[in-house]
Amino acid sequence: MGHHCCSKQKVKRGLWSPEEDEKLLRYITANGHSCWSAVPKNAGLQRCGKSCRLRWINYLRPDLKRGTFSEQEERTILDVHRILGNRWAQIAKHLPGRTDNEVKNFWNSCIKKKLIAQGLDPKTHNLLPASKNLHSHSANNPSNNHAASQFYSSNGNGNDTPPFTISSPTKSPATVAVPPSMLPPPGLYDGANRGMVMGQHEDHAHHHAAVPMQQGYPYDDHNNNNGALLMSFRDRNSATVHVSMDFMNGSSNSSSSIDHAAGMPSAGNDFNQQGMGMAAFMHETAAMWATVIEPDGMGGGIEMSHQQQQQRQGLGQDEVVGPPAPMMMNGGAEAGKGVDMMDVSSAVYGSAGATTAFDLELMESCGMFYSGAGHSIGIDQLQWDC
DNA sequence: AAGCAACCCAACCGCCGTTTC
DNA sequence: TGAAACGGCGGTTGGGTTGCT
Repeated sequence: MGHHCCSKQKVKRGLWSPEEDEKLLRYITANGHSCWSAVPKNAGLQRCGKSCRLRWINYLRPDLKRGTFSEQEERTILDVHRILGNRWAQIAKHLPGRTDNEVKNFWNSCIKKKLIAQGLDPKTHNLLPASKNLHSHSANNPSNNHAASQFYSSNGNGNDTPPFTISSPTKSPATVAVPPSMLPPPGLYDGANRGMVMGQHEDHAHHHAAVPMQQGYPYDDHNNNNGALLMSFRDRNSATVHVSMDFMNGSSNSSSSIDHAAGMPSAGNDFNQQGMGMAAFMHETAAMWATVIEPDGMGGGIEMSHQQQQQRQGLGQDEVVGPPAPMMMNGGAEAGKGVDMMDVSSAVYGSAGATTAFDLELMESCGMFYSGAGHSIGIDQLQWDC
C-alpha cells in the first residue's frame, strides 16, 4: 500500500534510473519544487511526489556531501544523539551536506555497533548491564559508569573532576556532573508547565514545547530555596569556579575577563574557553531569562551560583561542587531511589520518558556542541576503528 | 566457482503536524 | 470547522554488494 498521494496514480517504484534522475534534476533546477505533488507530472515522471522529494533530498540535491563520514562527523552524531536520541533530521542539521537518511544508516551500520562493542547501550549511551562490572572506577571517580566517566577529565594530579556541576543547595547528595555538551542554554521558564522552554530565537515558531518537570525531579524543591539550582563552571585544571549565574535574579558573574562582545567560545579544546564562551552567552541572556520567570514558576527556576554566593550562603565549595557524582545520560531512574546514577537529560530537561526538546540550533550557536573544534567530550575514549 | 551470510543503503511505509479549502 | 492534501519524519524493508567458507 502506497502513500495516499500515490494511490491515485500509477507510479513506478524501486530504484531510480539515470533517466529519471536526469528528468527530476533538470526540472527542479529549472523550476524548483514549490509543490512536490506537481513535480512528477510536470517533470514527466511516473513517480509520486513523495518519492521525488525523497530522491531529491537524499541523492540529487547539489549540496550533498557524499562519501564516508569523517571522525568529526561521527563525534557530532554521537554528541547530538546522546541528547536527542533518534531524531535524525535534527542530527543531520548539524552535518552540512548530510541527510537524515544517511545519518540514520550510518548510525545503524557503524556507530551503533561500535557502541555495543564498547559495552554501551546505543539508545541511552549507558553501559549495558552486562558490562558494568568491567568498568568500575577508582575511588577518585565514584562513577562506575564508563559513559559517565567520559565526562570526567583528569586534572593532571590523578583527580578526575567534572568540568561542570549542577547541584541543589538543599540536597547536597544530588550533585550532578554535567559536561558542557549536555548543558541547556539558559532558557525561559514556563511556569505553567513547570519546565524549561529552550531557545530565544527571533523565530518563535521554532520554540519547542516545554518539557514538564516530573515529580521527584531532584532540583524541584518545593519547600526550600524554591528549587534553586546552583550551576558552577570550573576549569578542569583547577578548582576555580570561573562562571556563576543567578538567573533568578537575572545576574551572573564570571571570574574571567572575557570580552563579552566576542560572545561565543573559541575553537580551542580547553573547557575554560568553552566555559567562558558560555559565560558570555549566559551573561547576555540571563536578564531576559529572569524577566519571564513567574514567582512560583518551576519552584523559582534555576539559580546559578558562584563561590562568593556559596560563601554568602554558608556553603563550602565541596558542598556545592562536591565529589563528582555518577551520572546517567538516559535511563529514566528517579533520583533518590538508590540508583547510583542520575539521568541528566531528564533532570535538566524534564521527564525521563519525554523527548528532550530544545533548540539545537541555539545550543550550537552557544557552543554547546563543540565537536566542530575537533574535540568532543568522552568520545575520545571510544575506539574508532572503521 | 558456488553458495551462503552479513552488511550497506536507497527507497518505501506509515504516522503526525500543518496548511489549505 | 472538518476533511483532504501536503510535507516531514523515523522505522523498516529489500535488493545489491562484499566477504567468507
